[in-house]
Amino acid sequence: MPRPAFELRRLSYFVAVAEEGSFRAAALALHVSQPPLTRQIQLLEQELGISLFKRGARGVSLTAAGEQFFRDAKRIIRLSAEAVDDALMAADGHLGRLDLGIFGSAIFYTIPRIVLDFRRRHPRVQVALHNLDRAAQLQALRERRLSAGFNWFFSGDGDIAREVLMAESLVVAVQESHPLAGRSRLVLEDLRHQPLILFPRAGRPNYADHVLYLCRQAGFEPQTADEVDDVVTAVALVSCGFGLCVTVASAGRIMSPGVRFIPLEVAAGMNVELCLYHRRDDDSPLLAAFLSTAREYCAGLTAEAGAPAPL
Amino acid sequence: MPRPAFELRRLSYFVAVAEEGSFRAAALALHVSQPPLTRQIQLLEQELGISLFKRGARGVSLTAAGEQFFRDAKRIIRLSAEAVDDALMAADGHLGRLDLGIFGSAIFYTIPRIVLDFRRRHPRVQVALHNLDRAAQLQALRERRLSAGFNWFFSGDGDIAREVLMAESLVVAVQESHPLAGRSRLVLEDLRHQPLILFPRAGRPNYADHVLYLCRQAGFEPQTADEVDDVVTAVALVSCGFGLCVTVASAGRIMSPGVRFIPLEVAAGMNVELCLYHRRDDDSPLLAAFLSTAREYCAGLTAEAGAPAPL
DNA sequence: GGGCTCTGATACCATTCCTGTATATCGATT
DNA sequence: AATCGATATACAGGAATGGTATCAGAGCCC
Repeated sequence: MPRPAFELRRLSYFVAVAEEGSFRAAALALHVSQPPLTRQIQLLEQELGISLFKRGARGVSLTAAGEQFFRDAKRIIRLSAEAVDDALMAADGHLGRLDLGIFGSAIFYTIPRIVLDFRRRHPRVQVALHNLDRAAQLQALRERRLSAGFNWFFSGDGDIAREVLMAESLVVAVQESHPLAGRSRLVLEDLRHQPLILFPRAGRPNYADHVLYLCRQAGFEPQTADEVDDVVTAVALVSCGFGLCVTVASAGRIMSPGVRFIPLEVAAGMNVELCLYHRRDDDSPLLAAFLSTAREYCAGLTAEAGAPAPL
Repeated sequence: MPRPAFELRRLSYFVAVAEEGSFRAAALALHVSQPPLTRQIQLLEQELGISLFKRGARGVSLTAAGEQFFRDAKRIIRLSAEAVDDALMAADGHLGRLDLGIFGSAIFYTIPRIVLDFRRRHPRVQVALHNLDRAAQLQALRERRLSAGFNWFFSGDGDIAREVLMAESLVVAVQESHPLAGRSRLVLEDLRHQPLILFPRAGRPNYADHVLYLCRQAGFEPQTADEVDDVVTAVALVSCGFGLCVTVASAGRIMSPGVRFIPLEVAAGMNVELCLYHRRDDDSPLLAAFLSTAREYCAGLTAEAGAPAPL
C-alpha cells in the first residue's frame, strides 16, 4: 500500500478554498489565517505537479484538474468521517458481522427471537446463521468462522466457554387420534409402553440420550420406535402415527397436521438447558453485545412466563 | 466540511501495521524505525478514542473496531491514490465530461467520426452530444453548458472563437426517376428550372441562404418547392418526388429509398465550411484535446481524399 | 490618473509535530 | 530464572505548520 501523495489537512484546506472560491473566506471558515492556506495549497499543487486553481483578481476558480480533484477530495473526506463513525460503532458492537451456529429445535422459537431482538438493537450488524451439528460448531468456533453457537447440553471445554441461557420445558408430540391426545399434561410414566421416536442419531451424548436417561430415571426402558436425524422428521413421523416423541417446547411451533404437543412434567432440573457457547478469549464487542441481548431476552422470559407455551 | 480526525500518514502507518501484524515488520516495510510507528498508532487510537490493536507477545492483532477501520482505511488510501491519477488525467484532458453542440447534416458523417476518434484516444472522457440550433448553442456555450459547438457558417464573435475544420463539398439529392438522375456530376446551371427544397427554416442567415446565394451567383432565382426544418425531411421529400435539394456530402449517408446524391460542382470557396466554435477564454485541457483531435482528423481527411464521397 | 481596496503571495519567527537513537518493559519460552 | 522477541518510553534534532507583518497586482471610484 503506497503512501498517499498528500495529507488530509491539505485536502480539507483545498476543499474549503474550492467551496468558498476564495482563500480569505476559506481561511475565516477554517479559523486559520490566510498565508498558511496559500502555502498549503501551493504545496499540494506542487505535490500533485499540477495547478488546481486559476487565480483571478476577485478570488479563485478551479481548473479542470481541480474540479476532478475536488470531487474526489470531498469523497475522501466524507469517507474519513464515516470511517471514524464505523470504528466507533464497531467498538460498541454496533457494526460488523456475527456468525452464529444453530442446531436443534430451539431454532423454531427461542433462537430466532433472540436474533430478532439483537437485530433490532444492532441494525447495522450482519447476522449469519449456520446450521451445524455440535462437532462442526466447535470446530468452526475454534477456526473463528463462528462467534457463538447454540446447542443443548454442552458443558464447556478448555477454550470454549458455556453459558446456560434458559431451561426449556419438555412436551410430548402425539397424533390427535392417539389415546393420550386428550390429556392436558403428561408424566414420564405415561410413556412406559409407548413407542418413542428418538433424535438425533449423531453426536452422542445428545438429546436422545437425555430422553433415554429420563425414562430410566422413571424406572423403565423406553420402547424405541425409530431413530431419526432431527426433530422435524420426528414430528412428521408422529403425524403419521409412528409413535410419540419427546421434544422441547420450542418445537411446538412446528406445523404438522394432526399433531398435538402436550406438556411433560419432569423433576426440577430435568428440563433441557439451552446453552450459548463461544471462545473464552473472544473479547469482541459484537459477541459481548449478543451475549447481553441473549441474557436479557431470557431473563425477561423467565420473569414473565418461563418457557414458551406450546402453541 | 469537517476536518478529519486523523492524517493520512497515520492511516497508512496503521494499514501497514495491520497488514504485517507487527510494528517491527511494518517499520521495515515503511522504511522508518519502530518507535515512531508505535507513537503514531497511539496517537491515532487516542484521536479515535478506541483501541485498534490487541498487543500480544508475538505481535499485534486487530480489535473488532480495528478490523472495521482497516477496511475503511484501505479504501481511503486507494481513493487517495486514484484521486491523484484522476487529477493528472483531468489535467491532460483524459478525464471529465465534454458537452458538444451539434446541428445540421454533418452529424451524418463528419461529427460522429471526430467524436469516435476522440473517444478512442480519451476513453475515460464522457462525451455528450446536444442537438441544438445555432442560437441555442451560443447561449449554452456562454452559460458553460457546452464546451464546443459544430455548425456551418459561423463567423466568430466577441467571446466565441471559431475554427474552420474543413470544407465539405456539395451534392444534389435527386429521385432516381428524375431526368438528372443519370448524371455523374451537376453544375448550378442544371438547377435553373428545377424545384428546390430548402432548409432549414429558422436561424437566418443559414444554410438555405447559402444555397440561394449560390443560385443567384449562377444567374438565376431558384424555384423554391418547399422550405423544411432539416435535411432529413428535405431528403424524404426528394424521395417522394417533390423536387431536388442541395446538401453537403455528409448527408449522403442519409438512407432514403430511391434517392441519388450527385456531386455539385461549384466555384472554389463556395463549398460549405464546417466550423467548430468555443469560448475564447476556455483553457480546459478537455477542449484543447478535442480541438486537436478534430484538427488532426480533418487534416488527415484533406490529405487523403477531401470530403467524404457520397456512399 | 492617483489613490483605494480588494485579492493572493512572500518573509520571518515561534510552535508543534515527527523521526531516530538508546533504553525500558512486558510476556512467553527454554 | 534467564533469555529472547516483541512493544513502549525518553529525549534531542529537524521538518512542517501557523501567526504577524508586509508586498504586489487587478479592479474601482473620484
